[in-house]
Amino acid sequence: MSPGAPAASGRDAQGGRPLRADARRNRTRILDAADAVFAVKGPTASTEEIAQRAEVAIGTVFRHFPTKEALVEAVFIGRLDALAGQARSLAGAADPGAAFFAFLTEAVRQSTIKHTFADALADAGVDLRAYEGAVAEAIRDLQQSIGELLGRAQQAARVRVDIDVRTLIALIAGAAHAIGFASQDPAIESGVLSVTFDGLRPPVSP
Amino acid sequence: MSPGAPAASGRDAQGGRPLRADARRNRTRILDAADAVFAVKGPTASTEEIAQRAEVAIGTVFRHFPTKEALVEAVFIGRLDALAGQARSLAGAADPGAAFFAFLTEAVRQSTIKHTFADALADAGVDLRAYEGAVAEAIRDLQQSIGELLGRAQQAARVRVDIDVRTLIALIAGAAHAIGFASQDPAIESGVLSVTFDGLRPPVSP
DNA sequence: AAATAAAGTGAGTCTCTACTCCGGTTCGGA
DNA sequence: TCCGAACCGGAGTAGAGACTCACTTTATTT
Repeated sequence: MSPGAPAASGRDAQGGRPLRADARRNRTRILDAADAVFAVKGPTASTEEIAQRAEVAIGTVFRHFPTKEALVEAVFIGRLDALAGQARSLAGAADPGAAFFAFLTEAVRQSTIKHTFADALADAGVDLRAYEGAVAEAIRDLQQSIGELLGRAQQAARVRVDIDVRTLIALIAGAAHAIGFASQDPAIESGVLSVTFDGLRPPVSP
Repeated sequence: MSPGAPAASGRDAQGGRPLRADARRNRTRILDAADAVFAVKGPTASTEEIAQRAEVAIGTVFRHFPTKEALVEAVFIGRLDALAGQARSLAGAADPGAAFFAFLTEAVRQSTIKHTFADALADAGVDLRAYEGAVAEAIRDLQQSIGELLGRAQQAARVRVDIDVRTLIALIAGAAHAIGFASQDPAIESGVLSVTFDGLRPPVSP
């Protein structure tokens, strides 16, 4: 299971009774398969392909996720959660500046590999009102955990103070997107990261 | 006709005899419609919708562009050309630094509105070998004209010297993409631009 | 082990969209 | 004005993908 893969909850979306063992297993397989396939082909990949990769019949996919949109959403939430977890694990680091830039590097690199995720991430920076329920909660959580990293780095004077979380998320998404197309070219990757990082540093006082 | 809209050539793709008057007119209408529709809905918008907007039957669309891909490509080239033209018109400016950043602002802003274009642009920064014929030529042309702007700004010590055209194009595409999602939020837009611009400036010598 | 409810299966339906085809229309030159 | 070539129209074809459902299989309970 890849690092960013979403975890199966063990209960269905309605929070009803516990799932049967085979159902829980299949739900995980589907989520993992979807995560992998979406990462490469984007959310337009067919449900059939995901079912095949999960070694499950297509009916099973639709039993767990009533629409394709629901499946995409579930994968989306899984990735947001994973990223928020990473941010949180760096929140207590001794050097706020280093923690901040380490997180950025990792976030961009992961989003680069997971093609779709850059788009998903970009959404997270924006209008929260467009979402509701679980997605909105995941976004709020991510914004909060990244906000903490950012705030600490700003207090330590390692990051300019005139940007907020949403701008930062937009920047991450943008850099990931830019690099995504340039895969196989480390020069472009390091160039984009370098420019973005330098732009985030506080201006040198005259 | 919007600024970035592709121009109709007046001749068909093969460069054969001149088109009949009605054919030339319809070709222009189709390209304009496609440009407008793709800008909003991306290249997955249906050919039918484009035909309707152009007030033309769908058969006419396929007479001019044998596949949908060919239509997308034509619009793509039109936008690359428009952008290259803008770069060229700024190439002789007195202040290379101002010209450079003015171009960036305009390029990002346009790509922001034209949703698809950010992706197209990103492609332009990358592997040229993936394209052939007219597209490759348009890409080369754009790289060349942007390269000139960049080179002059670097010589004037207004832009750091350790980035090349392809990295720059990736940055433009990334910024446009980031901002695209955050439309309606000028704070994010100016923040992203500010960070990117500052990151592009040469480091202050110690 | 039998009963029962839950889950899995996959062929089939429905919708959407790229693309075709040929009869009717329009253009432009003689 | 007249004719042939070029062009246009839009119903129709083919294929892909989301989603359904009647039936079979499996997990869990008693």
